[in-house]
Amino acid sequence: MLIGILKKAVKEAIKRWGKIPHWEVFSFDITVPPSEKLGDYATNAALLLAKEVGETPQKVAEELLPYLEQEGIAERIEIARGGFINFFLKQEILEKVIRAVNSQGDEYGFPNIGGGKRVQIEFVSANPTGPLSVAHGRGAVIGDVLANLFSRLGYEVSREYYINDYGSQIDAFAKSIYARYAQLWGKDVPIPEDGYKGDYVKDLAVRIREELGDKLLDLSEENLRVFKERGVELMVDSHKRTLERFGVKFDNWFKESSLHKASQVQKTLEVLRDKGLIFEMDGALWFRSTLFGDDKDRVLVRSDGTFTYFAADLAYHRDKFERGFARVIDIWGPDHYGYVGRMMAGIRALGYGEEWLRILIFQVVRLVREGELIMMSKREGEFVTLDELVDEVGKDAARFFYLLRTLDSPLDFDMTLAVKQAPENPVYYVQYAHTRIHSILREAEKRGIELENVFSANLELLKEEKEKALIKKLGEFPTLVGITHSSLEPYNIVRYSLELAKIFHNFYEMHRVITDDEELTNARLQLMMATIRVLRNCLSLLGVEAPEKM
RNA sequence: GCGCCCGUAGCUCAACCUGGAUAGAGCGUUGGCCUGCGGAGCCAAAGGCUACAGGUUCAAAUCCUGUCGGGCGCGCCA
Repeated sequence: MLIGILKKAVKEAIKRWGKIPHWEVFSFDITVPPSEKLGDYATNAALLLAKEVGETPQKVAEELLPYLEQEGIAERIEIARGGFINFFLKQEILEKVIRAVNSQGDEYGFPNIGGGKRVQIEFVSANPTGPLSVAHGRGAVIGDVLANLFSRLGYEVSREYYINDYGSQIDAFAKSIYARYAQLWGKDVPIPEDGYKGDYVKDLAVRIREELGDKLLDLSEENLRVFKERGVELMVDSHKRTLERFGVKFDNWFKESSLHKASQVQKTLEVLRDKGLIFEMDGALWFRSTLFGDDKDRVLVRSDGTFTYFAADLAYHRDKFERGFARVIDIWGPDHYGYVGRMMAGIRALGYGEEWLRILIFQVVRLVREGELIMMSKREGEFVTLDELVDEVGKDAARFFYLLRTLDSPLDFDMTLAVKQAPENPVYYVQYAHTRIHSILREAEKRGIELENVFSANLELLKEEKEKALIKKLGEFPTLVGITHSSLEPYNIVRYSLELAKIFHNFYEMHRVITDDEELTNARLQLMMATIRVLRNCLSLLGVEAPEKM
């Protein structure tokens, strides 16, 4: 909010300075100076304007200065070496932040920029042939937090999960369950070469035996279909349960098979054929994706007449478009990296415009315990599931830790640290800040202070450096929201919450809130109310609890 | 071989897209801080030729080229 105010002021000053006609579209930065001695905020506007008008930055800054001063937001404005302009904000501007937070409450920082526009976020979308892994967990949190954010910003958000319940891997899955099922009846049926060997397949077989007895013993087409459908259903149910424990709920579970049933894959093929983008080669049907930026053309129909996964995925995205989503975000794991090019080519070919779809790829997750990497091999059936991770570290720590790195960065998930009740554990650090503030408010009420009354306190009394730092940080929350909205990096929220917690703890150690000075106490309580508000807004975006006691 | 990504403090990472001030955090290390709102906390210090070499620029961790080192992709798999 402070940065917004400054941006507006600088823009206004540039306008009245009058040397560039396109002042309205001219863009510059508001930054935090390297040292707080230099100022509260700074702008590089003069450096950039210097280039435009062919003057030195210093000279431009000097010319701009009187106009900036007229804006009346700073008690002091300084021109630094090199042409940076530094602002020392007026106290009354800082006070505005606290008032805004306390009056807007959980709306603070969330303007309605979505205006009800429909956005779909598709994530996790794990194959229904095995339990969710820790990698799926990363995608789950990223998608869920982005969905939270977009929905707070006034978008109508739909969280969608795509179920790959079609194709050869599902057939292998069904046969694997059948093998386990037959084994339960003492038959020696081996699991197929490309089958699934994990113990969970046995559990599925047991479950199906309970439901249907021995009716499925001969491997007919019809019986295999039962294993397929029931197996997928049970698997999807278990995914659903795991995700709910993890705080993630989907609005729509979309089956790939529904596209095939409704001939949507065939229809999509026809759409591309009408555009002249389909050709035949080696007995297969190809999509000329190279015309749209892909590095090679792609097969849509194999020479045996079956559709590729890609063909179905094109139909899926066509379906998303026809459902009327203004914007779609797909969140994929690192193994799909090579898939982005062809998907985007498909989107362009279908004429949806590349702004419409955004594909986010996150990097691998590795688990670390006691400083040692936990090796996981899917083939051996030895891997830690998302369920086990949540069992071990809890929902809050799991969600928070998943967001400790940018999407681009591989994540080493430190399970030992995640459960540690110690200051070096970042999630406890942030939650503890919340608890501490809550404890202060509790203490105030115990002493008979009406918290409703502190809103009329005189905020001019908040003159300490730590108080100012805290207020500035609170004022940056809307900026953070804006940055996350455009960068699609939920990591930013985690980092901000850590910074805010740090500044609060810092303040807490230096100053008491509740003192004999009634006016000062009230002013500081008002600051605490604002801080706890913003902290809660952060944690609610992250889907992490804000405990009152720990 | 072709293509893409990465190389920043002892460790794990930000900042790179959109070039700007003294390259930031956390952990770890060292040294301090509890008679009052929760010490699950705070403060301070040390620690960097941003892999290397060129180039562009008034200005490069950031943009360009090359070298070295690491990872990934290059199926009519999903």
